[in-house]
Formats: sequence, structure tokens, C-alpha cells
Amino acid sequence: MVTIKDVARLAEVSISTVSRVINDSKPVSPEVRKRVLKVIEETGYKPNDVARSLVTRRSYLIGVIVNNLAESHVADIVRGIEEIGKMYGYDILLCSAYSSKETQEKYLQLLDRKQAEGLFLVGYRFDEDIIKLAQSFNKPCIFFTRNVNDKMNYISIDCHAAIYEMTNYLIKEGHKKIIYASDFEDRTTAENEKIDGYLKAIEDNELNFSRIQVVGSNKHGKAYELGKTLLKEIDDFTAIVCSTDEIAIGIMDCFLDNGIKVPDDISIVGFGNIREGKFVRPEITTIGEPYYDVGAVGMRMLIKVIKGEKAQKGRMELPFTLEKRKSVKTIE
Amino acid sequence: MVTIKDVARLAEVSISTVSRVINDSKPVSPEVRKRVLKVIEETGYKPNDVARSLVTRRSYLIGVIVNNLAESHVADIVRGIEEIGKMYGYDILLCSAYSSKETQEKYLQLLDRKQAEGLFLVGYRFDEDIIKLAQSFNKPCIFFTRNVNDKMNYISIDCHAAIYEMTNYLIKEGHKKIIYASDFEDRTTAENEKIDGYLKAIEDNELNFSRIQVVGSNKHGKAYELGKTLLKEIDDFTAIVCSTDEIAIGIMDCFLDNGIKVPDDISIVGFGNIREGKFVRPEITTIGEPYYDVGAVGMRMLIKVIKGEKAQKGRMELPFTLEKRKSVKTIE
DNA sequence: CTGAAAGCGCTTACAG
DNA sequence: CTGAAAGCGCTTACAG
Repeated sequence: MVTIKDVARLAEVSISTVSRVINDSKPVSPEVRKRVLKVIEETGYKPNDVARSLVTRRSYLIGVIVNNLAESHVADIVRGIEEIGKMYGYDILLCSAYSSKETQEKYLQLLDRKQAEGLFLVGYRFDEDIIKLAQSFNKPCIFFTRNVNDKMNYISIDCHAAIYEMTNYLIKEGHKKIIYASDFEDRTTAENEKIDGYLKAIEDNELNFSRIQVVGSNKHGKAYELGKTLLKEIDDFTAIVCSTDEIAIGIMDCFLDNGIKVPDDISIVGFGNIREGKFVRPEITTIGEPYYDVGAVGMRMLIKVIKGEKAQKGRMELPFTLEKRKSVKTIE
Repeated sequence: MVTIKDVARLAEVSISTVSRVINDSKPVSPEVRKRVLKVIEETGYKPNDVARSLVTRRSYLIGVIVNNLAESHVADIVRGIEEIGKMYGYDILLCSAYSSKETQEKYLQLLDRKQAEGLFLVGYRFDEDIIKLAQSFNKPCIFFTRNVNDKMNYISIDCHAAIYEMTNYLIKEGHKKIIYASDFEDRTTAENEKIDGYLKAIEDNELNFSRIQVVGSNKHGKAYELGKTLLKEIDDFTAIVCSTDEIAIGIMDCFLDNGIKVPDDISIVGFGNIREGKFVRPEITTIGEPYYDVGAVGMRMLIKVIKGEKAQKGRMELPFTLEKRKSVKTIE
């Protein structure tokens, strides 16, 4: 490997001078610069970022911990993070923790040793301890998760407004008996907001029917099970607002398999705009979260904090969209 | 930040000794070890991996260049790479190049400066120059791409056998007029194998009908267009073998929108087993590539080479699967 | 078993 | 504008 020393020797200058021309950090006379550049060209010298990092105390590394990259929205967030990162010269160290608390902790420690300058955690839910540990490193961190508290910097959409708007939309389409299918018993902050949004819409429209059904998980299988239960009382309602697209698809699959047509018999809407929702037939109406932007905006904020510029603290809210597709029927 | 010096001072030993207990690299007397461990515990000292990396000349970093993480199979490969990497203490530096040659080159240079110990390139197609550049760094590299040559270490499935088997399957189901929809005009090694597999099956079964239709791209839109063309001669064939799932879905969507039922009127099969293929109705029959394993196996090989163990060179072949789903009709 | 010293490949005051 | 020197936080022969 050719080092700065070799270049200095060959160009007959000091290593200080070589460093100066590489980094353009101080004036160097044109002739000397040319000589150095020539040697660099000839030898194919490339600075060693590890050595540089040690002395400058800058790693330009951002640690990203995700729970599962297989989820399309997670991959989109990571794309956003990386894109903005690269724009500012930062690289991404990717860690997949698969929702294991121990693994998350292990990676947090790892990222600290690797001198990551910032942390970005992306997951459905993080344990309080993990959130605290992440914050304990005195590095900027950003969270994208469903359970939040006011001591963390996090990015989200207004879940309350989103479900409120969605429920209102169904009501405007003539629905009067709308069920809300909630994912967890163990409620997250976001889930509470969603439920409140649903109830608010019911209340504001003076409907006398409201019902919350707990799925108990975000899995397709669990939602399919719930679908079976709902089958028995299929005439009691006309629409289901689901807290996630996964649930919406699970219930819909169950209905379709049992001869209930969506949207003709029952309307179903989801939340999240996962990629699969567009491939499913009928395409499901859903709330779009701008995942790529979640990564991009979060990263921009992270970099701001790293640079010591003053940045917004706490919650950062991004706009959501109501994606009207084909799983809702208009009732006269 | 607390450094090894601080620990040494507080434990009243030399930094050599501290280093020895951290790394368990040389015997240290029990009392001294205990004293050092205590100080580490109290101060929360964590070794700086950057400094360590500089002196050991090991970064434990693998550079991964992908074209688009948004594609589900790419995310799966990355998951496999990371999983095995972490198992052996390696971290992943993720770079998304979006098929831009300049970006790929930029990242290759970046990864070299960052002292990445190995390279893993994942993309539909890489320019010859990029392949050569990657190999020029004298680091182990693995490719997962459709265009290959015998000088590279790459991982793939047997595309010829896969399409041969798929075409045979359709023939056994009674199909006699089968079209092959090819993605690119600019053919890759893999695409050539696929076409040969298709033709071989036709020949072996002594069918007198074969037809290759070029889509010209791997995009849904282009495939949809081809669907329109095929609509006009819909009675001339009974099945379509597509070189990718994306194409299969594009053609299928076009047919469905125009009243042609899949599989009742026309059978369609894809290749790749992308996640969307399972959500589409009907679910498409396809060739499954073990993407997670592609990453995992490739990474294991990469690490072997890094460790200087002798590893297989050239092509590494993984088994494919024929995923029989619901887009094929049996003809009596 | 332990420590002093050299060195990994850089950057950056400091002095000239 | 240029160079000698110190130092970033570690590991590792070397000597004892």
C-alpha cells in the first residue's frame, strides 16, 4: 500500500505538504502542488480514511439499526437515510436487529466503538432501555418508532389526524357502521393516537356505532383469524379501518377466501402504504407515510445536530397522504 | 472520552497491560486483570475501533454496493450478507448506486479509502469497467449480477436448467404453444441461458411452436405494453414464460384489465419469486432464487477468501425452486 | 507476567 | 509557502 510517506519521498517534499495538497487545507506553491499531484497520479495513492479518522476524530459514519430490512418501508427509509448521508459525505453502517433487545444493545455498543457520529433507529417498537442506552452515548440520535416519549428526537406523521381523516372519508362515502381493527394490545403512542382519531371522527359525525377489535399482532395470520371472527357478524358493519396495511390485507384475504367481496360487501382500509398494498386486488385504500422522506428528513436533522447547528428537538412531523384506491365502496 | 491511557493510569499499570486484558492476548496476573477490569467497569471505557483498525490493519468492514435496495430481493440479499457478516465480526457499509456507473465508481473508491476488506456487488448488470475496477483493488470481491465472465467470482442459480424445467412443467400441463418473453435486447449471460433453456425444452418435447418476444426492459410499463400487442393474437398461444416476475405481472395486469383471465384463458409464469408475486391475484408460478442465501453464501465465501482459506473460484451455484402457484392452468 | 518504546498513516499547530 | 515534530488511541515485538 502506498502511503503519504511514499508520496512525500517521491515528490521530495514533507508529508505536511502532501497532506496540504490532498486536503487543500493550506496554500501550496503551484510547482510543488503539481509535483505532488503527479506522484499521486502515478502511484495511485489514496488517503487512508482510518488514519485520517483517528486524528480528526471524525468517522463520518452513521449507525443505522433497523428491525427488519425485509419490510419495504424500512428499506425505503434506509434509502432516504443513505441518500442524504452520502450527499454530506456520511456513510451508513447497517445493523439488522430483528426486534431482539439483546441484539439491539449489542449493535449500539458496536456502533459506539466504531465511532459512529450519529444513530438512527428504525423499528416498530423499541424498549425503553434501548432508547435510554442509545441516548446515553452522547451522540445525536433519531428514532422512527411507534412508541415515543418526549425526551427523544423522533420523526412521525400525525397518526391522530390521519385516522380521523380516513374515518371521515368512509363516513362521507356513506358508511355508518365502521369497525377499527387495532394491532396491539400493548398499545404504542402511535396506536393510541390512531384510536383517538377513529373515535373522534365517530363522535364528530354523531354516529352511534363504534367498535374496536384487537388483533393482538401485526401479522397477516392473526389478522386472517380476526377475519374469521368477523365473518360471523358480517351484517353488523360495512367498513373496517385497520391500524396497518398488513392487517387490512390479512382480513381481506380471509374475506375473499370466504366469498365476501371487497369492496362490494365490505370496505377495508389500511395504514402505511406498504408496497404489497398496490399489488393486492383490490388495491387497498390507505394512509401514505412518506418513508423515503422519513429517512431523508431525519438524516438531514441528524447531520445538523452533528454539525452543531441548532435543530428542531423532539417530534418532527411529516405530512401524510390519503391514498384512495379500490377497497372502498360508496354507499348511497 | 476515556482512553486506554486513562484506564492504565487509574489501574496503575501500563497501557500494554490494559491492551492485554481487553484482548485477552497475553497472560495477565489475576489481581492485575481484576484491577483493570474494575477500572474499565467504573469508567465505562470502550476501545476505539478506529485506532485499533489503524494498527492491526483490519477494518472488519465489507463494502456492499447495490443498485436498488427498494427491490425486495436486493434487501433479502443484503440481509443475508449482513447476517453472516455479523456472525464473523464483519460490518456492512451500504452503498446504493441506482445503476449509475459514475456512482458505482465513486463508491468503489470510497470503499477502498475506508479500508473495506471485501466487496460485494449486487445488481442487475454491471459495466465491464466497473467489474474490472472492483477487481483492481486487490480485495476479495463477489458479484451477484446477470452479466458475468469467467474472471469474476459470482454467485447465481442455473438459469438454463430453471427455465428448462419451467417450460417442461408447462408442457406437462398440456401447453403446446408457449411464448417466451425476454427482458432485454442487450442480452446478459443469464438471459442467454434462459433463452437456451426455453428452446431446449421446446426441442426436447418436439413442439413445433416457439416464439421469443422482447420486452426491451424489466419495467412493469413495458411489459404492459407488450401485453397489449399480445392481446391481438391471443388465440395463437396458451402460455407465456417470462424472464422476470416484473414482466409476468405487467403482462398479467394488462390481460386482466382487458378481460383476459389468468390462468383460465392464458397461463403466465415468472422468474425470481419477488415478494409482490405472492400478493398479486392469481399468485404467480415462478422460479425461486434463494436470495437470502445468495447473500449468506456469498458472504461466507468472501470471508473465507479474506481469511486466506482456499475458497471456490468463479461461479458458485445455488439451487432454485419451482414455485407452483395459481397462474397456470392444466389443459386436457 | 509487565513495561517502555516504536509505529500504524494521517493532521495540525508551531516555527521559520 | 514549507518542514519537523507532536499526537490521535491503539497493538505488539522486545527486553526484562
